[in-house]
Amino acid sequence: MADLWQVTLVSPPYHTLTYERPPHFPQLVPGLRVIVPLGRSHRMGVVVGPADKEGQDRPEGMVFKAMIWPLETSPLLDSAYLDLAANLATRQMASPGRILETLLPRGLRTAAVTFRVDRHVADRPLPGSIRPAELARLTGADRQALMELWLAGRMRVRINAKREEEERFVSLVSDPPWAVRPNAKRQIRILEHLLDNGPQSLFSLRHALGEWAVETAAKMEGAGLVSLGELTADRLAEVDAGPGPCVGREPPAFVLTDEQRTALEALRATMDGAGGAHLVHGVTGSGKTILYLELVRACLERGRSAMLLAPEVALAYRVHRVAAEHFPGRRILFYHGYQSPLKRETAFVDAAREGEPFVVVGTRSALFLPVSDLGLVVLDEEHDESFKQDERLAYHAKEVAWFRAERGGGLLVLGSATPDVKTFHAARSGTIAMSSLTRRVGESVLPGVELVDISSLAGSAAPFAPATEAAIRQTVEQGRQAIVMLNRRGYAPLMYCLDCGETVRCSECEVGMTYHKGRERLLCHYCGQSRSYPLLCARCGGGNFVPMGEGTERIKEHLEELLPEGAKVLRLDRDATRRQERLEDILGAFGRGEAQVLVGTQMISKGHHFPDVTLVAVADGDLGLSLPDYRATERTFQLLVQVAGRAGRGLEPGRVLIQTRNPGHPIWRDVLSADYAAFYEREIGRRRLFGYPPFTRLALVRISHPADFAGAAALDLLGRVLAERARELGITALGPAPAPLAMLRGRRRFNCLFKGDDWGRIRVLFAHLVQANPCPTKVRLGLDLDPLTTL
DNA sequence: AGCACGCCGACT
DNA sequence: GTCGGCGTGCTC
Repeated sequence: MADLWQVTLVSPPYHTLTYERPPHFPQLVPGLRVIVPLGRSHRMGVVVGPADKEGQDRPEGMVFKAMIWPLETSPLLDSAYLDLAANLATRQMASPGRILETLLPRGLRTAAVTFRVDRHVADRPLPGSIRPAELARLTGADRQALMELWLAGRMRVRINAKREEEERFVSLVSDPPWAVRPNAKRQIRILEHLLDNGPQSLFSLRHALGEWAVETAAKMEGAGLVSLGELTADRLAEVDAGPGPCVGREPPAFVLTDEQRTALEALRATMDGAGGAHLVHGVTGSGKTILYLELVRACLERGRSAMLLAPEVALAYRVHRVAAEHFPGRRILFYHGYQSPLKRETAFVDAAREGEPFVVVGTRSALFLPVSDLGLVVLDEEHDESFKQDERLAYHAKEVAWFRAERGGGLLVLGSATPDVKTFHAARSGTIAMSSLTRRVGESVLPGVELVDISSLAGSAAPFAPATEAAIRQTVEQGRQAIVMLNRRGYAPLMYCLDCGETVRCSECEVGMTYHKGRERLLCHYCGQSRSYPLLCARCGGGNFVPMGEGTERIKEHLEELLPEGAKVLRLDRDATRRQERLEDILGAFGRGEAQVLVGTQMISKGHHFPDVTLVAVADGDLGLSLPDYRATERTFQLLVQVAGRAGRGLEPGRVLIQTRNPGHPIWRDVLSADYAAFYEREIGRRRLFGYPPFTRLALVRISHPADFAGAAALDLLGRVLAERARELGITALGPAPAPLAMLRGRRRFNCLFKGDDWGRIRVLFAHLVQANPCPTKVRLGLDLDPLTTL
């Protein structure tokens, strides 16, 4: 009787297919990765379970192919992990294979491997390295002997040389301008691509730019333009190898405040009970980190692993440092999505193979590490939008963390000074527990916040009111530091032609292009397209452009003129931190007092601790308030309270100035008093009134087609199908209507908004739309559940 | 993802 | 007449 198993293919066609376990194979367990034949080639697949012999809708007498070889001696993934993948697959309406493909690091999902046999043991005439095709041909005693070597750990898996070469990580060596000949088109394309998309593997570079990229990148390494990551000489995917230790020093002494102790008791109680979610609402500087760490300690003492997640790499990095000090000698795994494939692979395997309870510190992608017994997940700054991933696999870290914690009876801690309104509503209505930290630790107090009316500034070139300028100058003269936030990068958001009044627009998106002075380019902030500057006006051919409006680059320039001789200004935004190590450099330099003022976008609002900062100035407090989005007020409130929290964290009290053209707006009362509860009451009332989350489930369907495609008929049809099906399903559906950003990357865009009671019906409605699409090659449909923005 | 089939343009 | 371009289709 054939022993049949279901195997999920982790590359196209992603199907879950039935294969036979050949007699020489070891016993199978779900989660084991195996090589299987498919057509005339081979695939990596994950064994998901035995195929039940009856119930198969297969033609009578169907013959199943046999598996070729296992890729590990004990499974890398456990059944809980397969459940997680299955759950994500249902939510995404995708196959589990496709989900697993995005969760596994590249080296762990390829069938292009070579098996290396330990020759010292192989007394039979076996070759030293064997490819899957040769394994498939082996029979009888040879096959049996080889399987014994495999099971004894005398046969290793190695990724094929060509693939391995492409795993090397390419990163920029220096900021622009670069020393290349202007007509070295390919080199410039690689440099620009790395600048826009960050360090990446040669593999990704080849995919994005073409076959030539590998060769050119290698040449550029020789010229010192890029660096290629280390490639271990004999890099075996030693899937069964154990991890190395991470040793810290003596833990620092600390004393918990009464509030912290009370919160810790409550959290420990949840941990000892059935688990569940718990909101920690603590004002900025109230010592949430130490609370998390003590909670991690409690979790480890109970013999389970813990995860600490921050919204971005720089914050996770800081948490990692503090955690390493707190737990000397304890294994702490640091993980984020911007690591090289090799590092990700190693971390993934380490997490699966770790025997002791351990700690993971990282960003949202760390949630997909195969940690087997997860007792605690902490999402710090839980309101942060970075916890939602929109590209590739769309998910919200909060939902995934909740799924993992719930399945394993673990504790999910959501921490923030300005919680997501939905989270706070859940806490208020008793769905989840809540602890509050209302006071800062130590001597520091919350800063005083003031508004500065700049409505009279309209039309003038000055970005600051006299009061703001004076405050910044005074702070610097007193030897203190100031932070200036403007949530707009670049030099100026518009370039205006003095001769004809035209502004430079992106050809693909029909929006204004932002001038970046340092790069001598105009960039489209929506599609990333760039043009070199100076240029000639497309309409009149003139070359007299004047920059309109401010970005961080221009604010920095302005401040350098304003401040006394010798004062230094640093800039922190996505442009200044394109090269990975730059972010830490800038934060470090400012922390050491090497500059007096730090100018930046919202990046500077996130959790950084600078004791000498006594002034925070917000150049444009209104920015973001007018976005066409039900969360605009919430986002603005959170951002302003968070950035205000950067002031006065040392002994000196802090002061916060917010410039606004609209001092009468109701949001200011709550921001000035940093009164989250008051803000929440107003906001939740508004959402109840207009039927927004958390009182309804909101989804956005994005429809787009190429600008040169006549899509009116298709949209009309989709609109009719939508109206009809929505009525049947009890969903309120609006649209399709032109999106606020009506054109992006050369595509016309339309939005439909769904409001319903459960996600299931919303997915069904979307499925109907997809089915009704009359031209799937031209008209694209995308579903965004609980969208962050409707642009 | 691979690998084959199939149908058009430029070569020994 | 064949070689080879890559569009399309299938894989237990």
